Amino acid sequence: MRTDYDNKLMSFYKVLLERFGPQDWWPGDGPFEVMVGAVLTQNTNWANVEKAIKNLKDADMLCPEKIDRLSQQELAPLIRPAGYSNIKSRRLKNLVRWFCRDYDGSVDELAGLATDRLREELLSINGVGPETADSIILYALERPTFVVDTYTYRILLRHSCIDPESDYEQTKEYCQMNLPDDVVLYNELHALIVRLGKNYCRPKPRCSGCPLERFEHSIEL
DNA sequence: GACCAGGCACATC
DNA sequence: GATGTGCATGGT
Repeated sequence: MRTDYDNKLMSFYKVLLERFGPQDWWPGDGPFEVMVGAVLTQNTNWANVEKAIKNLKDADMLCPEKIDRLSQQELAPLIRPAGYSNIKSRRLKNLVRWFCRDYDGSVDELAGLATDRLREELLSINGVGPETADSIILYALERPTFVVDTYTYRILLRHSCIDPESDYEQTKEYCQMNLPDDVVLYNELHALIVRLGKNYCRPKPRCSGCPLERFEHSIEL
């Protein structure tokens, strides 16, 4: 069992934790809400997702069986603030259908599944890609799988940790190779990266004051 | 008004 | 297989 993780990614983690403190993710309440949020936040600001989740709660619809019974046409207006409501209502229903039909809408029923198998099943659902699947596995089911998002990719690229042609799986592999296999660490680091990204890692970088500035080298921003 | 957000599937070449 | 495009609301 390795314990000697002393590398750039661990340094990032320490610096970010020092700067921003624990992020206490996932924001929200319970595994099913995490699953819903994971779909709704696709390419979408979290503040908008919260509005959509509030709509679901106010309508007393935030449970697997109820969403499974709603038509896509009924679900779409409830999640409208999160954007792409026609697409996301379909995606959310696909995920919930799988969860209800195959696992009785119960997180406990997923416990017997090996993580690799679980990930395969999630990825087989139309509308669930690698980031959504990994978010569900890490934040809803609390299993150690690293979540790569746009910010992670940008940050690792700008710090020369990965190649520009690295895809999702390769980037994830880089992270997992350089970190201990630890749910709490994966949880916190991904959340910290998002926290950093929101302020300092836009497509057109405005990096002044970035806590990772001193690690910059070799890539022109 | 332009830019951006915690992606993904699908069409087209 | 890689590249481009549609999907949509709301904040800065």
